[in-house]
Amino acid sequence: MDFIELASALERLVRLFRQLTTARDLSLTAAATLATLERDGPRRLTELAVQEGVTQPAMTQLVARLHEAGLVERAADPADGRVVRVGITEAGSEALAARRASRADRLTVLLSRLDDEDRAALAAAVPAIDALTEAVTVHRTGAPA
Amino acid sequence: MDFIELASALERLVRLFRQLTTARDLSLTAAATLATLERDGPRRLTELAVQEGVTQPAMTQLVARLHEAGLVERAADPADGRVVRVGITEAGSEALAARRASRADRLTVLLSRLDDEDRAALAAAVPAIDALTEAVTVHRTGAPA
DNA sequence: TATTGTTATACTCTATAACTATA
DNA sequence: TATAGTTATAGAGTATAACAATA
Repeated sequence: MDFIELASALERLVRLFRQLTTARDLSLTAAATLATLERDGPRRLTELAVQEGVTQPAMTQLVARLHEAGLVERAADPADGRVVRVGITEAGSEALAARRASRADRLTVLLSRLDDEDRAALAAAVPAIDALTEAVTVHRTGAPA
Repeated sequence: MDFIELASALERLVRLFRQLTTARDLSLTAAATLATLERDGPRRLTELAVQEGVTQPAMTQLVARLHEAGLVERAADPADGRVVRVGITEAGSEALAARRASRADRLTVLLSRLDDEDRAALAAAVPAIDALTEAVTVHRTGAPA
């Protein structure tokens, strides 16, 4: 397989996707963090930083912004006074759902310009993309997501 | 097709790809701009801004940074004194090649963790990804890239 | 007047380093 | 001492608004 070809194709895809983002959207990391919290439940701040691949100060600040916006809640850990446990709120789940729907809409517009064969090829690649991103998460965190 | 599934798979891919980027790397827009200049030859600053989907001031500043780094050259247009024509330099092409190779390397490591079926599915999706990004570019610029 | 590009300014997101609080 | 998290500070990259130069 020509990895340079695949790498540039993926890179173009990433740029396209990034341009789907509008100014009011949640940032990529913000959305990914909310998605993690929704899928896996409350997590410590440090765990989130590792999971999302940002530094601890960056996660502190992201969580502060999300908290300010009412999308997450922060709770003390009764067993360890240093620990902050972060959980998604109802409003956070709603924001995530709205973002997903809106991005799916925009993606639908793009996909409508493709022929059936191309659409089928993209759909067929979804499990592989999942496996790829899963492989990285496992590698980084040392445990399945 | 389930567009929300595809949209989230692409979103995870975007985050994965962003994390492939190291601090010294060219930014995504910088790399895309250099790739455009290499593929299509010198272009006006405004054309580049439209092509890459950023504002004109953002492109002015990006080109300034790239120029500072010796990766592009700026030339006046003899026919129109307002116009700046931007071209890639030898050093720019080399930087682009190095980045491609390094990202392909990192991608190769990730792909090595997948099974043959997943790798084949990704390879099969490359033409569809090309078509998708092409469709967007054509739509935005009003002409084939 | 319209177009091309720049400058001024501000905001988001990120990083590293220094710090506080708890274990 | 080590760990969890915060605060301080700086830099990249983006946007909008106001501007200068040329057509």
